[in-house]
Amino acid sequence: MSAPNDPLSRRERQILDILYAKGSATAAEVRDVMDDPPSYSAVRTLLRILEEKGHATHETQGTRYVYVPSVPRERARNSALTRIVQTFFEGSAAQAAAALVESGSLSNDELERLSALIDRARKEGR
Amino acid sequence: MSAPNDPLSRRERQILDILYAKGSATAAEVRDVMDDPPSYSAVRTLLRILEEKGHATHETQGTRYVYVPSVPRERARNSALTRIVQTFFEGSAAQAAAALVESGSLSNDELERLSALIDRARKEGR
DNA sequence: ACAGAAGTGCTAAAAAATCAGCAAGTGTGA
DNA sequence: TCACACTTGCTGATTTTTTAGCACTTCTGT
Repeated sequence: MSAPNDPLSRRERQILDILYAKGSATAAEVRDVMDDPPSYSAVRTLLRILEEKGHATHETQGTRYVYVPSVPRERARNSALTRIVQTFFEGSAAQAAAALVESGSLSNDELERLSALIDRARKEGR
Repeated sequence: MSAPNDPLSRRERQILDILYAKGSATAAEVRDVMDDPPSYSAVRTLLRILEEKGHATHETQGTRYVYVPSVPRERARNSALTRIVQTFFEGSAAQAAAALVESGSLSNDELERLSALIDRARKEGR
């Protein structure tokens, strides 16, 4: 029932990521999304392990288990970002943001909104 | 000698990340940075495996091996970002950038520069 | 009520990852 | 030259991960 940063195995991470991406899912749903899925049993086992380790919980919905990450999305997301910033951007969040902007995948609309956000941040950070 | 997105084991990933963070390193250097390091031998073995799998190369410097990631930093960085964007930001790079900006870790200077970058992107993306 | 579809719990075997140790080579300073 | 420090090559054992299968329960529709 601990929680956070114990190292996950390959499959564990893969499945937990799917859980985060979908918000919540049953074993079958998780399996459907996997690239090279193992048996249904295997997926269930992994989910159970994730639960034991405190990374997920299940709510029962009728008879089936719907799994959901137990660490709030935002927190998980932030630590994922932090990790990337550390390993690839020398600890500079600014560089990371720049890379995203320069990826060219932002629409003009999004760029505009981001700009506004920055202005606000500048005022606050004064 | 393949290369990219085969799944890495826990240790493999940890070590490769260190390699990316430091740019290049010997086995001993890698080990020094590890939180809960295994034996020197173990680290060397992992580095050798990473090399077999095509994720790293070594240059010999005198008698010692200096390991360096074989996939260019920028490419690795981008796919890492893509992954995060997919799993935590519903595929929206804009949201990810926003999260970084709102993390509050950017200096005013950096915010300003980022803003300029956005302006440029907006013009190009016309 | 019954058959079948779909779910879970549990377990053990197979595969992969992880680790440590020893032999041997090479440079370095006394 | 010799001993020492530091390296790599290699190999086998241990531990963890990963997987599948079987037995049992629960729901569903006929």
